[in-house]
Amino acid sequence: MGTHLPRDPIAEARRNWEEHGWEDVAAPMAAITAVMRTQQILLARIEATLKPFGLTFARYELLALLSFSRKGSLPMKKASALLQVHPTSVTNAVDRLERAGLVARSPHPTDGRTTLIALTGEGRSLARRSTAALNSEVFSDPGFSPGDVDLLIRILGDFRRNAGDFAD
Amino acid sequence: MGTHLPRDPIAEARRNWEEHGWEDVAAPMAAITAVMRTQQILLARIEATLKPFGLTFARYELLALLSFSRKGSLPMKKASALLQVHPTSVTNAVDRLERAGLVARSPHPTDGRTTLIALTGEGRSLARRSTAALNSEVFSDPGFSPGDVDLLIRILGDFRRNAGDFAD
DNA sequence: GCCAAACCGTTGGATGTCCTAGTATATTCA
DNA sequence: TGAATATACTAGGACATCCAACGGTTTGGC
Repeated sequence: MGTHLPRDPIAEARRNWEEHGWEDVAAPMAAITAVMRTQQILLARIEATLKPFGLTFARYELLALLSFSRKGSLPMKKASALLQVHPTSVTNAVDRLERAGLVARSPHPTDGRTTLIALTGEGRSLARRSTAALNSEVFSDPGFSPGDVDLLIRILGDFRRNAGDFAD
Repeated sequence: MGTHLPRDPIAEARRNWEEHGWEDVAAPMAAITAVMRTQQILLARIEATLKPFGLTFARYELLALLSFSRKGSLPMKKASALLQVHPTSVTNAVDRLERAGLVARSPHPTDGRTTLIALTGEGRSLARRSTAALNSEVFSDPGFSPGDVDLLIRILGDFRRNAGDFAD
């Protein structure tokens, strides 16, 4: 898949849009398509780094979230909200992490509907080691200049707030 | 899933990183996570717009690519390279599009290994209508200011070039 | 107090992505 | 020319996401 192209396919798409009389939306189309492609590249790097640990990004995110939680455990629903994924995706991730002995489910003490998930000792250890790997192999050299990192955080933060992700 | 949070979960993650002594990679981590989440939001909008046409984004991209090709047909391999996805993903998309009568496969006239894909009349019509829908429902109001759109194109373009997507 | 409505997590199904391996065809080079 | 290598597509499997629907629990209004 590591196909190098002579020219930027997104710039080509933008030209196509302009030639068809859609100049007014050509630039946003290009920006949105670029976000898609960038996500794909970053995800591939992250997954490659996590592979030796037997983790995927989805599972790593859950592990990391749990490792930062005060009480050491979270309701499924809370994890779903914080990770911004569908509840069934959390069920799926927890199933696999539990089978691997990295997290454990337990009933909520007062609410019979709720299931709590908590890290096991092994899960906490793996969270620490895989985070160290991501820090040194991906985040330390993200492919954006420091100035661009700040711009991205600002631009995408505005976008997410506007999309209703959070209030602030 | 449309859960609104009181605070920005990515900003929280950044704080967690900083508290754990990873200040040097906290900002890039936040930027990369923001790209992930932004892609997720944009993809959801696009899929919602395409749903009435019976299309997914993956299939739409292939339809659009074919509609802009000079000869009206492309080898599978070429489509895979231009869309930057794995060849098996193209096979998957073509299978479904072909079953829906939107594209047709044909053997390459001189290279027996190659399969060409071309739009049917119905496929061309659907490409036109679904593009119009995306233009008016998504790209016309992308959630980025015009200035930010230009910044994104520049920043992500640099990133993709650096990642080896294209030469230029 | 009780029943309807809301809520939580899970199951099953559809779709997409990637990887590995297999088959068929082209190309290269000794 | 014939064998080794490279290329193109496809089949099968693992994993992720979402949606729709179901069963159990809690809550709220009468």
